[in-house]
Amino acid sequence: MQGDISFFEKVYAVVREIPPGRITTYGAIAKYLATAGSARMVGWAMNQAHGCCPFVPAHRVVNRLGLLTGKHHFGHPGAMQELLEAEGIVVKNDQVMDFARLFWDPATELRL
DNA sequence: AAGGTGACAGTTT
DNA sequence: TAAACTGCCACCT
Repeated sequence: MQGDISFFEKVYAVVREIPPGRITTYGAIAKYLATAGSARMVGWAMNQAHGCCPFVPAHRVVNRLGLLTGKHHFGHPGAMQELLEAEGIVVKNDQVMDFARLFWDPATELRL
């Protein structure tokens, strides 16, 4: 929104770096931003993500349980699951299957 | 300027 | 064993 690079922009940047078919958690992003305690902030950043111009693959961000907690914030509930399935991610009962295998940790993958 | 909010995470009862 | 509570930090009104 503002030209200033806020915490949200950092979150968006990391989320946009998530490879297709992969997912990450709020805590992982928060930790990568050196604000592990602000995992809630990451979630809230996603709340504004839908208004961000470059599309933010928020559907690739789930809680550490692999649950699509924020699916209700998408245009239509289920859209998040469809987006994940479109990338080859299996979602069952709002839960990501093989979560640990598809998990993409920016602090590990992106920091190299 | 101050208070309230939030798509979590970790700990405890 | 499962469920509930608190802590947390940055943004918004």
